[in-house]
Amino acid sequence: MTQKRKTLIKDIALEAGVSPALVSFVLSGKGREHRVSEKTVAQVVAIADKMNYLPNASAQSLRSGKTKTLGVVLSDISNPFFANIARGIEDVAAHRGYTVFFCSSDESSDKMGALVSSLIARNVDGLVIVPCDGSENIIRRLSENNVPIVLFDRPYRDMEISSVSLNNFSASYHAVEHLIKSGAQKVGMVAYDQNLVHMHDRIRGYRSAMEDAGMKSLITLGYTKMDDLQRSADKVLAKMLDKEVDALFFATNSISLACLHYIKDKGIEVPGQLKLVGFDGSDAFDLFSSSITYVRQPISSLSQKVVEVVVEMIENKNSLVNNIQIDGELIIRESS
Amino acid sequence: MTQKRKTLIKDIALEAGVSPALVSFVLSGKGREHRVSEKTVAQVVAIADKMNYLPNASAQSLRSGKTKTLGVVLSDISNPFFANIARGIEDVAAHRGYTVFFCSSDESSDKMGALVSSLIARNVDGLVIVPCDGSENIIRRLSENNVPIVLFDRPYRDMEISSVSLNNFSASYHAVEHLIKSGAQKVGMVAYDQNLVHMHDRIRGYRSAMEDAGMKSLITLGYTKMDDLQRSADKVLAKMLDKEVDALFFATNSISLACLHYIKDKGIEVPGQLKLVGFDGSDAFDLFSSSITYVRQPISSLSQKVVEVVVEMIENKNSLVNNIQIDGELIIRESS
DNA sequence: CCTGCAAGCTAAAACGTTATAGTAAATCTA
DNA sequence: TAGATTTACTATAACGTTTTAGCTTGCAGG
Repeated sequence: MTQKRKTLIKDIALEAGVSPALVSFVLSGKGREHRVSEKTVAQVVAIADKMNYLPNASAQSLRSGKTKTLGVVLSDISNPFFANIARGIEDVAAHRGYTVFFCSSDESSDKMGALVSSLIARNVDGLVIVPCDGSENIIRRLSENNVPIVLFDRPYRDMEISSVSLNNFSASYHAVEHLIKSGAQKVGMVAYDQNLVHMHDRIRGYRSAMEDAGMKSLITLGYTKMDDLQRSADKVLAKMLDKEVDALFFATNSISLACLHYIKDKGIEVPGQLKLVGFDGSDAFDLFSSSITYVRQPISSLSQKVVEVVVEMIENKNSLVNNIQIDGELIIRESS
Repeated sequence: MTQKRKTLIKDIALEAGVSPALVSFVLSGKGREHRVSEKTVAQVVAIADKMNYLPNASAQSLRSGKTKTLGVVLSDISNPFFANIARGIEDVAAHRGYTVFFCSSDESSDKMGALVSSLIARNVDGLVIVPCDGSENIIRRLSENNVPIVLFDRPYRDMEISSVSLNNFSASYHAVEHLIKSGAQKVGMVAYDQNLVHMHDRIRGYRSAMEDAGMKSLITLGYTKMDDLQRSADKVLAKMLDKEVDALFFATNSISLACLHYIKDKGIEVPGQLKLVGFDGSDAFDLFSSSITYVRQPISSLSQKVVEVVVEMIENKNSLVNNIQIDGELIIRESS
């Protein structure tokens, strides 16, 4: 079995008795525009089909400057939330004719810098980025160089850059409000100590709901670093429980899981002793002894939007800054 | 702010007062090979650095025929197992200098065909594919065209194609053996009705363990289609329980979750009334009322291996067929 | 019977690299 | 000191497209 050579445009041209240029016109759908006759169009298409022509993307993009490719930098694609988002982005992008490179920054701006360079070298047409602590400069530079870019999950307030994210303030507000309405007297929150807008907003939402409820004061606020999550969960929670909170609001999925482990271990009764609300859905939330109430992020609208915005920037050179916030949905279940 | 033009090789050449070819030699690390003097190498590298040179990947791959890119077709990247594998592959590939396109076939061979075409058109250097029902021809054709390709998770027995997968037979055997040793009298299994080797092997492992234990017979075997999982779980499980099984072995993560929902709803006591063993870890397994015993697939060895094998094929034109099986690990916990 | 214009095509340069073949000067060999 | 070899580099053709400009015809209008 000899290696079959790939079909090139000039092979088709030869077979059809026309010039390569003509074939290129036809196959890129510009037959009309270049007034190629109906007959020739049909013939060329038929031959291309018969010969299993697949255009060489490297050549196309070298010449045209477009790759029909997106770069998406998430914090970690193995995180269920981002895995679902990735899936959504993949589908919407494919529908628009784009293929996507996914990569994970691990919340490190150094790593993000390297990833972005590699994506740029690969000539991606646009970028979707989940910013992390310290990534401001990378993102500013990209934006200044007119690379189409959309921030996801975490907007930057003080930069003129498009973004798609949850309305974190309101989601958080409603979650806490719900806890209070269900009778909680002392609501605590567990959050990350991150300098990122989305986290600030979730915390603001909590604070605001507490104030509005006329609750004596902000009860307590447990911060913890990404790293030693599991270990610190113990301490943070122990402190909370000492203060006799009767409800907890978790700022993220990973925090929720860490804390649920502790709660399960200690045999704390939910919602009897402690009411709970988490962020993002998860199978674990469903199967916990009392299913967990949570803020659902609408995965498909989020991914739909983020692709739409970046593709718009790419294809229509639309540089209007577009900050889209999408509302979360509180899924109320047994834990609250 | 004017748009800064990207630095090209010829810009560097001009600045350094040498030819573009020389610059290319140096920057692709072939300075030695082409006996460029130390001094010149240093100078060129310095200038490239100063000018923030990033090679244009399209041009490179058009000329060289290599893209330093892998295509990975999973069944669904939002599935936690595959999300974790994706993460592993991403890291190992990056370490080897490759960037990867991830996509999801949804277990549809039509979709897989389209994805593969798009990846081939993008000139990926190699492919990692999770086969699905009906994908034999696609894969055979690729292999015949000498595209470096490695099957993941599910080998094809009757094709001469490299693969990396769990040793499903033995993992399954040990899981069931464990249930029996823990005192189970009637062990059932819930599996998918799929014509794929990995599923067959898991079932074979179950059968074999039952036989070897001298259990009267194969107790029962519930099949279910991927689609109506949640609905059919009810029926399958009801039937199982009618037959008074006192232990269940779940063939996959998704099956486990569907069944756990039912078990939780019905208030069946685990492991009192029913012992359980699942496949793949998951947060949900940890947080279920009794933590679930499961077969752990060693994510990092699996992803390490699969990238190694495909890169080996790419870089050393090594066409030896390499069927790697990696042992699972039974993580014993409360449910059994 | 020339002029202008539309229709339908082609020629050829360009995109930014890499790789092959080669050249000129310096050094070695004998 | 003539030839051989080595050192350090250069010229140029490719890679497979897209795109710009232009080239033939045929035909209508005057």
